[in-house]
Amino acid sequence: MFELDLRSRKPIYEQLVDKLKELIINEVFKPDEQLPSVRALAQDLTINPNTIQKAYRELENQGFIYSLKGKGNFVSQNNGVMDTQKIDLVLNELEKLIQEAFYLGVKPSDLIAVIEKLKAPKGGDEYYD
Amino acid sequence: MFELDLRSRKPIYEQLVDKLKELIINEVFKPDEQLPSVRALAQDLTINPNTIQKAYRELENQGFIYSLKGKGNFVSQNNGVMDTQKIDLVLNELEKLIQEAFYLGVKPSDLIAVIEKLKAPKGGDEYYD
DNA sequence: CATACTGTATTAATCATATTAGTACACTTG
DNA sequence: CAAGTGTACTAATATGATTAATACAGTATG
Repeated sequence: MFELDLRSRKPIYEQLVDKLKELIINEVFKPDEQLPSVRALAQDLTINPNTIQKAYRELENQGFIYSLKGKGNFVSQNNGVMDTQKIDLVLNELEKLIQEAFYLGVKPSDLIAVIEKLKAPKGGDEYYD
Repeated sequence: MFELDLRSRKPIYEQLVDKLKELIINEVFKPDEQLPSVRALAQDLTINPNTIQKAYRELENQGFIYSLKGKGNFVSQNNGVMDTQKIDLVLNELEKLIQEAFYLGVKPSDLIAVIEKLKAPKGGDEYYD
């Protein structure tokens, strides 16, 4: 399904959270789609089921998935409600990175180009190549 | 000088790296300015000198500071040379955050506004381009 | 109802890392 | 020389991540 860096200083469960979040945001996993079971994914990635569960729990806390006992873990609906608290956190991180980019010599127009490139993937499958 | 969250899951030395990097980028610490000595900062923050040194070494590896034995640690000149490898890393992180922002309902125009806001240097007597 | 899936919880052991503590050495400055 | 600086090293401790094993509860299906 994807790769993990077991040697990384970044904990496995955090890598899992990041990757799964990315897949959800990019709608590789669609709303209400079932994620791999804790045990199945653990076997697939050759890591402990507890580590998978820890990642799933974190994703649930962050609102990206919901879980039903006995059924499985599923991708949350993106309900359109603005979570201002979370937005503030993301914008704060964003500001730091933008400043660092400026420091490295990236120009504002370059960043705006990035934004344009990633703008709202509303339509169907959009993979240019 | 600044505050650390000793309870945070984020290591102290990483918090230090982030904060110092921020101060350097925003030119609170100017090029060739001397940073607090390892021992002085350790005493100031009530943490171990080794932890400070670890942060300083990391900042040196990232090119933000340079150190002279017996003299001290100093802010690097921003030499204007494009470190494309580092830029790619930052842009990659940036893309993830931008996508997450979109997912949370932030509009492209909002992000562009953030860029415009940060475009101007903090120092004061600088000029725009 | 039995079986086999699912999520969840708990405990313990192990491993890796961060942090502290103490000491030592080399260099610079006055 | 004395007092400041960075740097290196070892050891002990603390914290967190990961694994392991087990158990329990809910769901689906034949």
